[in-house]
Amino acid sequence: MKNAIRQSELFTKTRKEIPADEVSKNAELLIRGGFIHKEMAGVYSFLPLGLRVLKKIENIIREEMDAIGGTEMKTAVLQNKEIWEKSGRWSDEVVDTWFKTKLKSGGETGLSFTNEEAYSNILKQYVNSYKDLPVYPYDFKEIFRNETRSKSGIMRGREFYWKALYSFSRNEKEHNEFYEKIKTAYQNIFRRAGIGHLTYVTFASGGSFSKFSHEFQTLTSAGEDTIYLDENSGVAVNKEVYTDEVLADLKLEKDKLVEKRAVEVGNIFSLGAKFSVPFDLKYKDESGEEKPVIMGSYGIGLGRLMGTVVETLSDDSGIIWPESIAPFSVHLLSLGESGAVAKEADDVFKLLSEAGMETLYDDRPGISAGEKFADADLLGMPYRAVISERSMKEGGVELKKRTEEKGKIVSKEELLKALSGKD
RNA sequence: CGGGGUAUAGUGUAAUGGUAGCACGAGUCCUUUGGGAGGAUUUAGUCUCGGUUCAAAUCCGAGUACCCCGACCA
Repeated sequence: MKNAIRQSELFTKTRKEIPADEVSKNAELLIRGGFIHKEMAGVYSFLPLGLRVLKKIENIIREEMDAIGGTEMKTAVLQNKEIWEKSGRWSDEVVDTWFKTKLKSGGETGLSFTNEEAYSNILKQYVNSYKDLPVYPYDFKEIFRNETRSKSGIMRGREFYWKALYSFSRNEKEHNEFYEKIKTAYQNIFRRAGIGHLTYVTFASGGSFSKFSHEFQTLTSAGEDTIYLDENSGVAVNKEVYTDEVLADLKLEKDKLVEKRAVEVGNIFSLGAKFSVPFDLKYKDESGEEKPVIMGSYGIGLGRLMGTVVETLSDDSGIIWPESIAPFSVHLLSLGESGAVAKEADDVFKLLSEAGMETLYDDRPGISAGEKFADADLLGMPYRAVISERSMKEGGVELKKRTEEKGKIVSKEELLKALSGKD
């Protein structure tokens, strides 16, 4: 991606009006800012600004997955019916969110709604011995679910972009060690994305192979889930497993828990041998004995994470992107029609882009100061740098954080230093 | 999948069954330039199909889309 662009090159525009068919704050602000475009209910295109955010989030997740031994790959979107019949999940009776279609040859195919089958089938080809394990493949991928009710803007769609990692371990002990590692990695991800302080590891239903799964729940009124949070320990329990037995198990006291709305930004699951058995995914251990591979699945919806950041970190004027995932670090505004200002702003833009600063440059002529300020607030870059007759008279550039009321005048050198010294 | 609601210009909104209007946007011109400026002028619309009626954006039916509540959510 280009690190610096002129706003006049950007085809998207901001809007003052809220789309009538969007109620959620995330969709409202993201559409008004020109980050996303709604195609239909639960389906959004990512415009240049929105894509930059998504890529930033993707990179953070990639770094954290790679750091714990993840290996990135890409599974196909079109899925093979026979493979899904092995796990019993091809049938519409079992899974009602499939998007399926006919092949010209007469067969059927479906669009991925999850990846367990694909990974189990692929790994079957390569895993034979204890020497081949453990492995942690993952991918970023478009996922399709024929939801009967999409809602909440980009928080719950029919098509969405996720990261899914699958762990293939030799035994429970090895699995559990990795499970703890990924739990930490997930906390790193949400912290780096700016919502760590609002995100809690939450005990949730574990399905058939373990007592619990763990969800990463971010507190927001826009959330679909209800959790019970112990604010002292930071431990939370999803309403779906909120029973006296579970509370006793987790040593939580009912009267110390607070009920909160939250959105599930990540979920990690122990799968045991649920998929290795139907896919005959096993290995020979040191003594030549065959054993099933122990699996786990670990997902994060990137669009949902982006939507959650908007929901939790915006104010009345617009979005407040954390520096780590902002489309650009700094929004440079040129105010007024003076040729000297325009030239100075061009120089500063050149300076910033050559220094590698991610810069969005509002060089649009004939746009009033008020409108440029309003746009800068809505788009939410962490820093705003203003060049105007006033700033030049006062000796340079007015630099302001998105979160600050007032800026301060700095020289070009100080500007560069302030921006590169950030983080 | 159950329930409720909505559908008018690119966007947001008006219009007792009787001339579809306003604002924003976009185009042209003039003025303006530190918190979504002003004037002039132009542009563009009743979701689809059927019905009732002299006459339908408006009433009726069907379809479709979208929104909300609930269910569902590996």
